[in-house]
Amino acid sequence: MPTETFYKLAKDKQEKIINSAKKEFSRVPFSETSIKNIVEEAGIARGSFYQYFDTKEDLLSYIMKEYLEKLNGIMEKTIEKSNGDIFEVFTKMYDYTILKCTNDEDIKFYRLVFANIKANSDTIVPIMHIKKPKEEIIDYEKFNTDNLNIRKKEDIKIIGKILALITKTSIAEVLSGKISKKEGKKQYAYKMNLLKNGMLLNK
Amino acid sequence: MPTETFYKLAKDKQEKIINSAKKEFSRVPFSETSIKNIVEEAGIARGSFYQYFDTKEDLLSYIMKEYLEKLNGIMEKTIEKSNGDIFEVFTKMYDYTILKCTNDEDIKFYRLVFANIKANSDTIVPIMHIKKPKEEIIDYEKFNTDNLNIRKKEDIKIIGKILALITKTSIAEVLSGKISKKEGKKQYAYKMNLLKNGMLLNK
DNA sequence: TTGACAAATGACACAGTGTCATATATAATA
DNA sequence: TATTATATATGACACTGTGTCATTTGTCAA
Repeated sequence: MPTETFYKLAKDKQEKIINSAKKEFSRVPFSETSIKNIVEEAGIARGSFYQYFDTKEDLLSYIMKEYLEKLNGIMEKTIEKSNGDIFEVFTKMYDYTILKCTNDEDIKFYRLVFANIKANSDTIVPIMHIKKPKEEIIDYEKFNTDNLNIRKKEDIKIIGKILALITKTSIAEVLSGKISKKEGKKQYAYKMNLLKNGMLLNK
Repeated sequence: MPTETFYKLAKDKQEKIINSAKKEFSRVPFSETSIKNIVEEAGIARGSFYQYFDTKEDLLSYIMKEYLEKLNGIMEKTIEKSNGDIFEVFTKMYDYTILKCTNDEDIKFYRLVFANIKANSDTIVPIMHIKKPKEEIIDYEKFNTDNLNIRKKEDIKIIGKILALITKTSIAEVLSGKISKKEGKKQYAYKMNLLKNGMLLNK
């Protein structure tokens, strides 16, 4: 997270930095981005950057904060409305993210963020580089397990991880431009059907 | 792939380089590894490296080649034996990889390779950084689709991608040491059951 | 033994990193 | 207002790493 100092900065200076960072993060995969480019674009001294953020990861997770909070809100609301239907929750997250990315800039940015997702990151959180102890963004207690094929309570986590994984990759497919939003939505619905009812026929 | 020159090298020199590379790739995530360390460890000049390999990715994929060919062989054999059962194929790949990693060195190496898997890489191939047009390692034509819940022929690819994803992450979980081999196998079997029969009860 | 080709080398010019002593604001105090 | 204290900004510095290329070294055939 940013330092005190960053928050005390004039709003337009903050924005300048954030916008330069977004531009850089939209350019190439995260590992190829550089702080050098960000500070040059923002017109601040190299030393200043380190006065505001510890690392590049720090900056990215600050930029992602709003989106993640939004996702969290959606999750809570959907759990309530759907009586804890885990499939509904992930579908809503999928829809929101795709809907959110309308303009080119958003698409470029989120495409690269999602492209970098590590397959084994636990949550829907698309910030995979962060090495800090990851806060479990998903509270599995809240899901309804009555009609789920689980052996023990813990199994809901396994189901959640699978859903998160499929949801993230499905989003990435659309943002990468490999398939259209429409086709993506169709495929995602089919995948959810597969997961709900199984890949095998005739039970 | 390596250059002609590399193949012409004396076997022990080749091995020296490969072993140094393995050591480096076992040390830290791929993005943090350096050619510098590899050449120093191998005792060759910096310039020589570039005479043998184009990039670090090149070197890694050369090292992975044998493993991938093995996987491919397993796939073909299992398709034949199981009459094209896609679940059998991935289960065998899972088993082989886990079994293969017995000594500490293998675990360290494959742990980091699998840790770097991008969630959206298509194949089981754990080399995700490679930007070359990826050869479809999996030939979906060969799977039996008779008893699968698919709408059209293309859907087998979707099923394959899901299975590949789950298999890769399951392997990564075990290699990372988060769970034991035994527990991992149990969870993997449960996941396959979920995928085959669905996450929902009472159909 | 010479010449021709292949292979090996490391210095070089770059690009990027994080730090730190110093300079410059800003605010607080007398 | 002048002075002091404190917070912020700066860029030079020492590093680490990259890929290239002119030059050197090795090998083998004529």
